[in-house]
Amino acid sequence: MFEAQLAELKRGVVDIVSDEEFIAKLRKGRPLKVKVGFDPTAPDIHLGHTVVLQKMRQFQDAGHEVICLIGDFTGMIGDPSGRSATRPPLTREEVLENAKTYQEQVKKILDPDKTRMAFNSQWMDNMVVADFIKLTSVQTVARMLERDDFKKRFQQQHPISIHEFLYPFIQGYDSVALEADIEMGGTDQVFNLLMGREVQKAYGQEPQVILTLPLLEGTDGIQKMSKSYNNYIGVDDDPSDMYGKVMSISDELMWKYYELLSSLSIPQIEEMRTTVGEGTLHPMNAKMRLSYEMVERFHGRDKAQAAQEGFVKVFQSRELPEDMPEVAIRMERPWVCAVLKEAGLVGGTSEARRMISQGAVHIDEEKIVDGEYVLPRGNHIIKVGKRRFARVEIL
RNA sequence: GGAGGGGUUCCCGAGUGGCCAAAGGGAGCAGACUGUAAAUCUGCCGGCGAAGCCUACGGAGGUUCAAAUCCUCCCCCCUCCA
Repeated sequence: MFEAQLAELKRGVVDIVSDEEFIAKLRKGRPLKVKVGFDPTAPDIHLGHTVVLQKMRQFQDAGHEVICLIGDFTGMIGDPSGRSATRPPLTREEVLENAKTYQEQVKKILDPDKTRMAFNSQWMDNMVVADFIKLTSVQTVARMLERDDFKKRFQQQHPISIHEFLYPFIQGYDSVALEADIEMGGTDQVFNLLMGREVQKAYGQEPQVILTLPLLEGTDGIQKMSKSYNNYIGVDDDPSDMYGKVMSISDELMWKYYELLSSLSIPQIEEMRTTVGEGTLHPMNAKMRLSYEMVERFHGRDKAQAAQEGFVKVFQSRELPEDMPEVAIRMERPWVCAVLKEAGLVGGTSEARRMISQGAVHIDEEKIVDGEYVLPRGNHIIKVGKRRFARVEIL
């Protein structure tokens, strides 16, 4: 019984620090506090997050307490580092707003009744400088520079600001404040997670056990899924978007998605992989199954069905989609480029001209080649590229 | 505090007076081929009803017919010394 539960909890986990401690904690027979930190700046949960969320769910189902720690304190300070896209500090209202969004989205995976949200501003707001300095004394500069990204940036002579050094201490202290038994995160978080152990030890607590989970690459197949790389598949993406995005990942990456996201067992996935390898199953069909499963998970069976049908229709039969945005435009002279811009199909008239010259614009199934074309009044179906459609009425 | 190097378009990175909306690569977009896969090929890749004009090479001034390029001051980053 215990063994089976342990195996389930360890499934898909990359690394545990340490195994013995993990087992010892589980044997305590009380609900353990499982902490996972979230960034309050981007309140959009994507499939990458769901890897850890699903693991959290397992802990919940095993009777443990999971805590979503929102790093609102650091979010309110903001990140003034270098020329990298300046992250403006969030106000308390924004943080709360974002947290609410999180809660809504997280519900799709976690048991809402058993999920606790915590905010680190609760203890960080009132920490006095002397205490903070004491906190930072648990670590040395040399140790800090061991962290991979710091090391790299240091070697490449890129700036590292002091506050970036400080954040890990706060994350570590959060574990003290919550008395975390376990903290989970992506493999890129190892350093911060270990810091939690150091800080807890320094504060006389039993160090948390660390579980790291694999990072999921985004739709580009290279960077980890993240809003800032714009390669993410959000759990709130609309069904056909979500379906399409999953379809656009590479065949190779599909297997990782299966392993990390699908509810299929590992042997089932391996079997499918074999049949694809043998040529009995078309990789596209394997991917469609995955896309369907994802949409079904977050939007339900009906939407998944519809998304799949829509996909087949638009991209395989090259037909027009069922529903497309409808726009009414009032214009003196309905010049194509202006219409495209107004309808939100292109960013500007320059882009519109470009699209036309590249043969990407179709109006009422007819390719437009003239950049000066003026549309007649009435209803039109405009298509730009493969996936941008709009039903436009010109008044 | 001193000495030196550097800040270029989404990113990396060339450019040291006009030929620069600025090489090359990456990303992205579009087209062909396909399975919205990969690979490949082609084109586009600041904005503007587009002739031309406007905005852009850290910021502000200046020299010049002409400045990303030269001068002055300022801001920021990095390295070494202290």
